[in-house]
Amino acid sequence: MPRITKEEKARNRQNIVEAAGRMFRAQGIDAVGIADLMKEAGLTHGGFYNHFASKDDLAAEVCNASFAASLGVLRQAVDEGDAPVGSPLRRVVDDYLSAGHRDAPDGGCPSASLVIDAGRHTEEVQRSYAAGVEGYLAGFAGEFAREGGEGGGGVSPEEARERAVLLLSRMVGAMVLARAVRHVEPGLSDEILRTSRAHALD
Amino acid sequence: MPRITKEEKARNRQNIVEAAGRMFRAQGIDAVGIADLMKEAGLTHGGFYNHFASKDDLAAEVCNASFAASLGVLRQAVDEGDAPVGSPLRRVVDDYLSAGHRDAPDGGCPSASLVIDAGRHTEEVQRSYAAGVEGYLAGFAGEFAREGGEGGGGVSPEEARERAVLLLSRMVGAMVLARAVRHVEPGLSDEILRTSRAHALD
DNA sequence: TGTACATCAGTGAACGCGCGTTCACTGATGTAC
DNA sequence: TGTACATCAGTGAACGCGCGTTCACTGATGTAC
Repeated sequence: MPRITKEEKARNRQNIVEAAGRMFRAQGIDAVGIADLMKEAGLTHGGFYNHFASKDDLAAEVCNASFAASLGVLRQAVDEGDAPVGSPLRRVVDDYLSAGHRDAPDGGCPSASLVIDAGRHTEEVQRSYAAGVEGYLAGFAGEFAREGGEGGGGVSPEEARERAVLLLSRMVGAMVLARAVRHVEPGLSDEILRTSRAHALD
Repeated sequence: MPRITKEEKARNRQNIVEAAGRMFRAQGIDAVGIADLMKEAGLTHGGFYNHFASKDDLAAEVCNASFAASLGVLRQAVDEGDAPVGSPLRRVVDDYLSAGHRDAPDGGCPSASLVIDAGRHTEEVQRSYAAGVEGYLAGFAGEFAREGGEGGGGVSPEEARERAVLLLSRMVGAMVLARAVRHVEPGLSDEILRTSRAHALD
């Protein structure tokens, strides 16, 4: 059958990145084999190295792509003008700290699902992860600067940045803990999400 | 040379658990091989199964032991009467969110270092992890009930529990994020710790 | 536009490696008398 | 207390397996003329 079209190659490459994005977030980078991931992308494992220099190379790209996609979702939540109640940040928090997000890490925030994996891989992966975190922080800070804290009304750039850092680390902490205890203590898991949802923006 | 004294066997077993405790927290459970860990304990790999049924069996025990040790350190920080400034919880937060704790995960809080690993292993490991988390929460809640929030003065059990949940998830989130970006963005890593230290008890 | 050939993406077998786990063996300890 | 034997913790080779990576091969695509 091969060789195939340039466009088809590009599509295959994107399929690999997307499959890996879902699988890495759900199961962790190390738990997913090249063969698994190529199969999920509809290919056989041998062709992997026509697209990527190594698994870590893919991991770095997946990290970028996942953050980009996730930031897109976030911006969409912020801009959702049709939800009449609550500020944009309120909506982001409620989405983020929902049972749905907890139970579907494969499409969720890479800050939370890759937070441990990143540090245990190549510097390239770590840089990719850190850039994603900065992207999140910038997004949050911008929103704080616009809408301010609980009360409303804008806030200085320094305070906006500070609040962004707090918000991200609170949401990430609550999410990873909620996921860790989910199967054995669902009540505790829900409690963590509920309590953090109520106080993430304090 | 073998066979060996009962006491020596017990000591060997404890050495394995302690070595694994350090290595699992520093590198992750999957990154540490049985051979590595037995070597660190001063033994050869073959004897492992005289002590544990499987690696996951050890992981569950390590989880328990690490939490117990870590809770001991925490209680000590709480009871440290000779530090004149700051409430006990203040001291716990400052210790927890320090650069030292970030840079030495091997002796640190398992809530943070094993938070992702736990969910990816046996139910036994997860139960062990969740029990540790409950232990932390009970410790924090007790302290909140005694000393209250920022202002001082006790607080209802419900509110104490709520504050405990927030405190733990905030500290865990800040710590895992600070560790993830540490090597590539040390400034961001410090910022996360500093900011969270200042507002963990809000 | 048509032809001839080089390119190269996908395939699936194979490689080397390290892992968790098992095993036969050793010899000092524990125990029964 | 002393002796004879069973036990069993530690050793290191070995097993089976799955992993990341490499490779020879195929044949349709891309390209040079």
